[in-house]
Amino acid sequence: MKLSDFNELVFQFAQANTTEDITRLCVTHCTKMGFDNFIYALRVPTSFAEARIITIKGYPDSWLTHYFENAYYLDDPVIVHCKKHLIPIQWQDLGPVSTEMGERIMNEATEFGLKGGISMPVHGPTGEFGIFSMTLNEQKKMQLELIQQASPYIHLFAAYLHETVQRVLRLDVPDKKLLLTAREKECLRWTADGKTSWEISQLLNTSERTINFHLTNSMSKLDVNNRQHAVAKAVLHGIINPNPF
Amino acid sequence: MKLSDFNELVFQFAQANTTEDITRLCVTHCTKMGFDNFIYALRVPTSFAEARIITIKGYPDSWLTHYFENAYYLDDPVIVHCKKHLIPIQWQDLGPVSTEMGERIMNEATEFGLKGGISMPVHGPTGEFGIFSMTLNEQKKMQLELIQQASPYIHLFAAYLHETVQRVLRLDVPDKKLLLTAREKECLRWTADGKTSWEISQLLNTSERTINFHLTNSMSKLDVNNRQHAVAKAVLHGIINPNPF
DNA sequence: AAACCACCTGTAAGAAATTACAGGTGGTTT
DNA sequence: AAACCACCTGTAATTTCTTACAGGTGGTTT
Repeated sequence: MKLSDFNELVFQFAQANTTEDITRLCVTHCTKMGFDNFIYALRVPTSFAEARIITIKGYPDSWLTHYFENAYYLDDPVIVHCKKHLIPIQWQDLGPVSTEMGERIMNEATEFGLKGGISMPVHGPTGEFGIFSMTLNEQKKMQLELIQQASPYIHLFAAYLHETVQRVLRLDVPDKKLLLTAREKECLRWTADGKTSWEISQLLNTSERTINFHLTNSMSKLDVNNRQHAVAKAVLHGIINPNPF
Repeated sequence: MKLSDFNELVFQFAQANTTEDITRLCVTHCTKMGFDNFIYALRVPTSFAEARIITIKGYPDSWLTHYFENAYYLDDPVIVHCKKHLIPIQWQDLGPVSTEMGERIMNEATEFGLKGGISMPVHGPTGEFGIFSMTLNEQKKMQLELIQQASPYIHLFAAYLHETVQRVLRLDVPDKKLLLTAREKECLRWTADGKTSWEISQLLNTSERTINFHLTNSMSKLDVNNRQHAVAKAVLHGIINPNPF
């Protein structure tokens, strides 16, 4: 990839202001790279019980329907890889898939016209998890070379795609209701480390009552009923981070 | 960057088996790109009170000492950017830095011989957070072009660097003591969502006693004393994820 | 057959968290 | 001067969690 192509890519994403703009960019670039279909699926956690799923797609609907109806995402070997890594996986490199179900999923994908592809994981700062995949709908000569070539490219493409999705859907705008004071965050951090109110009071040189006061206020601002939920929500929203930075 | 260069990069990182190997690779590639110094700082959270900091560096010790002694990481505008984004920041683009302290840090960096640079954030699946920076120790002609050229490259370099650090330091090997049963994880996930034992018992169609049993076992396996800590530790270790995948 | 494991259940005492009452200080903004 | 905010403190009733006691079932591995 030439520097001018990269600059062009960055520029094009910077211009996009709607999901339609983004989809159009994906189609163009996928086609240019020689791929037939693509999908970007992004999981934005809102709580531990559920997450918002956002998709940008140019993908066979028949396969997607089949995929979600059968909850294939639970065993998909591509997802297994993406959950653990930062680098793309070429489908042919999945090798002997460890689980029976995983094997079946990849075989069925082939039947639905996905004859090969490459998938790139995207991990955001506060638990956002995305996968960008580009696929081929028939066996081609030079298929492996084509996928190989896409490998460095998909790194860059997925990063700017993700940033653009964040911006366009305003996922990066922090909720004003979630503004905690320094003391409240401090108490929450120690709570997340298993400290009791009394223990935190000793650490912060104040009374147990005051710690309960700050934690009660935190729970009220976070709109939760107990400390477990407060800790989980604060982590998901990036309100508390592991020290030191 | 040519495809052959990319393949060479991947190959070289695949060969690295020690931190010395990794450092050597960084030196080589930085020099080739025209930069004078580099540093990779990785935060691996072990709890919310503290994290393990791993560095791979070819950087002025005088600046690092000064930096950490004054806890500059708390206000560093580069860190502020990297905490929120997936794409690199060219130091000259930091623009009018919002805080007085941030301004001061960047000015002092210049005095210590860091006259420009580019930094790439790395976000791992379970809260690992790294920054890879390459810097110049004097004003050069063509400096901006040099940094521009590094932009696509540093994306790829940082990803493979991070994967290699994970492998070499065995950060990717899950702790055997942290293997929870399906039921234990299910209870933990609902706990993280603020449900009480009684509420979870209704959701899972079992007795409150059983929920307490599973949560007690979870806490014992995670080596923690209460539910807040269990939730936080499970999240940091990727033991529980937001549904659906 | 024995050992093991995931899963399940009950009772009870004590510790911690939750909610509600009521109140005060020092600093900044309007 | 008044309003506001972050921070702080006390008492008390109620709920929830934590720990400890003791026990049973069904399926898989050794």
